[in-house]
Amino acid sequence: MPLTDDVTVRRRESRQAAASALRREQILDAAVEAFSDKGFNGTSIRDVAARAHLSHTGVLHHFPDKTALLEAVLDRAVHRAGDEFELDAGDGATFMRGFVALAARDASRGVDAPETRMFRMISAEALSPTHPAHGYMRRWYSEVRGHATAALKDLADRGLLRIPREDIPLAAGQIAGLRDGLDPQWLLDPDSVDLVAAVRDQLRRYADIGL
Amino acid sequence: MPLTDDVTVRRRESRQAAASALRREQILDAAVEAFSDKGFNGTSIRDVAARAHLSHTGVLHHFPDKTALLEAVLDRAVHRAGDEFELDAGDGATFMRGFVALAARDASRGVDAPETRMFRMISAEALSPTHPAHGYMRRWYSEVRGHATAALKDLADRGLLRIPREDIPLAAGQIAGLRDGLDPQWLLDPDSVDLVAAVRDQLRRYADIGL
DNA sequence: GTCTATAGCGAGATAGAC
DNA sequence: GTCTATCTCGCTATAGAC
Repeated sequence: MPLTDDVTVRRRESRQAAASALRREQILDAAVEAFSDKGFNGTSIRDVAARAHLSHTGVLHHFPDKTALLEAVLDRAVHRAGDEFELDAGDGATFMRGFVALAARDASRGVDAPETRMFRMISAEALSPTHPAHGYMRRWYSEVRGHATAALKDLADRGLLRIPREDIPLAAGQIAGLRDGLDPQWLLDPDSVDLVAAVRDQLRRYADIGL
Repeated sequence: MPLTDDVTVRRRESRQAAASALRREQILDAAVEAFSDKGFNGTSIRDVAARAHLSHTGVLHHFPDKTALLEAVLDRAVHRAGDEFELDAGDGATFMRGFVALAARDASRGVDAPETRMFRMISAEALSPTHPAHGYMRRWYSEVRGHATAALKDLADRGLLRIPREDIPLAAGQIAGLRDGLDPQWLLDPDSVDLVAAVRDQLRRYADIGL
């Protein structure tokens, strides 16, 4: 009889894998916090490590380098939002309501929640072609415009669009930039802008649905 | 008779002062370029120095530290824009036309002009309360909202406002964020968004003036 | 899986020569 | 006004012990 049978080994391995996954999540949480404060350029691996209560080499054990950490952070954020709000259904009313719900979620979290700030920081830094998230952000904006375009076309087909059909590309860009425009003001001075009201008001101008 | 009389001294001093002012401008140009590429956090004084063709201590001779350099860059940019476009006249139509003209200037400069990118970078970084431009940006957004509010009220008084008067604060925030929303998309992919058309289209929805 | 130690580099800023 | 030299610090990343 062996000292450790197969079942025991497998149990231990899965327990370790779970612990490792948890650690990864903790590191990602810490990274979001750090990125939200100083951006990607301004954040050091050591800073992330300190927030996650381990050494910087501990972080590098889970993520090979700083760029991999950034990619994991962005992937997690986008997948979470995609799961929570159906912005890609193609249904116009669902898109509009999802967009408002997204703003409402952020507003209820408050200005100190790191996710919103992080996204603002990274998306600005990523304008530089040399930034590791440059391609990511290009794709992301294009995707959002695509979803908005599909939603507006769907509304046009149902006779609910308040703007000329040929203005749909223009409107898609405006919608894709709505959060970018309002978030900075809201983050700097929450009382200066009613995030949800401003988003809803703008979307109402495009579509004749009870928002 | 002295070796150097007063007039000679004064001439030399003013020549040196002019040369020094020119050098400062060159350094500021280099700084705008560098900040537009890597932001404030990601830019080193040595990088700015290399672009201006002098050593990093040469830069520090003209600006005591990195923060002073940032402040000088922002001051120059804001004063230049203020001189060129009358957004603070209080006259609604002038504000609206100036806002479109500003977008048109940026569009005509193209995506490779550093000014627009720089402003996007810095304004995002400055969301962090510890960023040296944090207070600056807070004031700036507040100022833009103030100008927009005054403009919209003026239009309301003239019977040219297309939205309810009580929605003016909402609209002021939307207008102040208009460029923030559109610039990133335009910078990442110039063909994806018609900057001027999108700005004009949005402003037309607020005011019944021939834009 | 996490650590200490260290390599190797680049940063901001100062001192002092010319 | 610009330079070289230097101080001091913090960074990314690797090697190797436990």
